[in-house]
Amino acid sequence: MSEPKSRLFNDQGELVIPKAVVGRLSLYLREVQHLIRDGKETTNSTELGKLLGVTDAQVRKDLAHFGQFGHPGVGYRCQELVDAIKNIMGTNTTWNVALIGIGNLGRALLRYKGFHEQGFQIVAAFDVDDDVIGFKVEGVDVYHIQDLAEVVKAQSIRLAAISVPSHAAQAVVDLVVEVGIEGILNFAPVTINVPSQVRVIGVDLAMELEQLAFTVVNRDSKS
Amino acid sequence: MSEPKSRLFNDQGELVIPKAVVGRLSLYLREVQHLIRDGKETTNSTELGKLLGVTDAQVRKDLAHFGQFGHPGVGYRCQELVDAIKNIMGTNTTWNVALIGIGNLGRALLRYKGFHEQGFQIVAAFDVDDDVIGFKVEGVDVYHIQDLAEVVKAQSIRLAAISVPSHAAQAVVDLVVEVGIEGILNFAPVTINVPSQVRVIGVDLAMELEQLAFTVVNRDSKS
DNA sequence: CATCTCTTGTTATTAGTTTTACAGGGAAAT
DNA sequence: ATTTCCCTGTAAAACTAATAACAAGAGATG
Repeated sequence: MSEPKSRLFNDQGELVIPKAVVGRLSLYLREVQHLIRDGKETTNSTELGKLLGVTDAQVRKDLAHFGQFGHPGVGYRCQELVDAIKNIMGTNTTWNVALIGIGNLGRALLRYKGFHEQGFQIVAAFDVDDDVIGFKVEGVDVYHIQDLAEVVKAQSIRLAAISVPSHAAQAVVDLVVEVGIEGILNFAPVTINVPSQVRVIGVDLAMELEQLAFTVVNRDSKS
Repeated sequence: MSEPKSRLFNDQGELVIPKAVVGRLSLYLREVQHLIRDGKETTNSTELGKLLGVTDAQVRKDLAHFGQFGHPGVGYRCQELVDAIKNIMGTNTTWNVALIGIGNLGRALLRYKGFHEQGFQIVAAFDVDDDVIGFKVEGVDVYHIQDLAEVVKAQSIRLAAISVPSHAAQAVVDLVVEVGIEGILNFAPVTINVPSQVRVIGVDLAMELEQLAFTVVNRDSKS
């Protein structure tokens, strides 16, 4: 009388999807959405593999982690795949996002249309500069950061993107954590400290260029 | 009469630094630079480990990949470490970078000061919009993209950051490759195709948010 | 100078990831 | 209905990375 076997949960009821797979999930989603836009109804592991630059076996193994919806002899139905991945990623429903820091990058993020298409909506922006507070930027209200708690609650905001100067980052993060934000996308090029229940992803643009420089300098390396 | 053993090169004379290590190298660099700014002269694997969120053993193993400059009983001298990492990364000298696409994000990138501090300088910008061509944005000349070859050559540009709309990305990439650019930082949320000798790093901001959403939704997962 | 403490570099072990190989399900064709 | 072909899911093998454990180097201390 054992439980039905699941690829998704282990004995402790914890979701078990390898880190490496999660990183590729978004990539699969993006490519399959493009395929749909191009009018394709089904795809297969070989095609997806070529698009992502991984082997076909890798694709099958990755996708098998969250159920069996491949169709032998046919492949994967694109829409089915998109729905499944969105479910796993949690983007089958829209996330409200707060943006903190209306500098160059902050403004660019507000104007960026790509977020909405993937299920994210910047619903409020925050700063400490009186020149922007009270105005709308790209249709989004800009509040003083002291109003964060109130707005976050009223709008059910769970994620925050932080684009403030490095020296202000940790203080802002502390505030953001205090008001109950669950995930932070940090654009400041510093490591920030958060309690363990809060998730952080850092995007450091200079670091990306550095990685690029490395791969160029060591072009024929095995790394 | 065998060659002296090297941690850097294998039998074929290829540089062997594991992918995973390269990804952390930039992180080490960033943290050690912060330590120097805070007036510290030496650090050690335990301290670095805490700053990066990895074990001390991991730090030692990573750094050991590119020589032996740790000092037993003392640790690592910060400046020595920074110089060594910059050498490996290729950022001991400044890289000239071209920016293609002067939209929201492009402008934000032009204004971003962090690149220069890490050894990157955007020396020329390109677009197809007559409203910006011929002007300077943030002190950087904006050229028509048809002048790319000429400017790239004149300014010894080896890297390009691409912040054009998705639908234009591949065409721009083809052009950029044709004029001999060696590395591309792609901000368009599409996979681009390049010949094998050209290196690409993609930055997809919606995808980063997606990854964040996943970690929030599956907060207590093992992945 | 011997000893103690700190901290590295490295080896051995364990864990995680990718690749390879193939059995079998399902559609299409004859 | 049988055969053929395609394509998945998965087990096993190969590879890569992370962790743990420790011998030995270097400064500090008495």
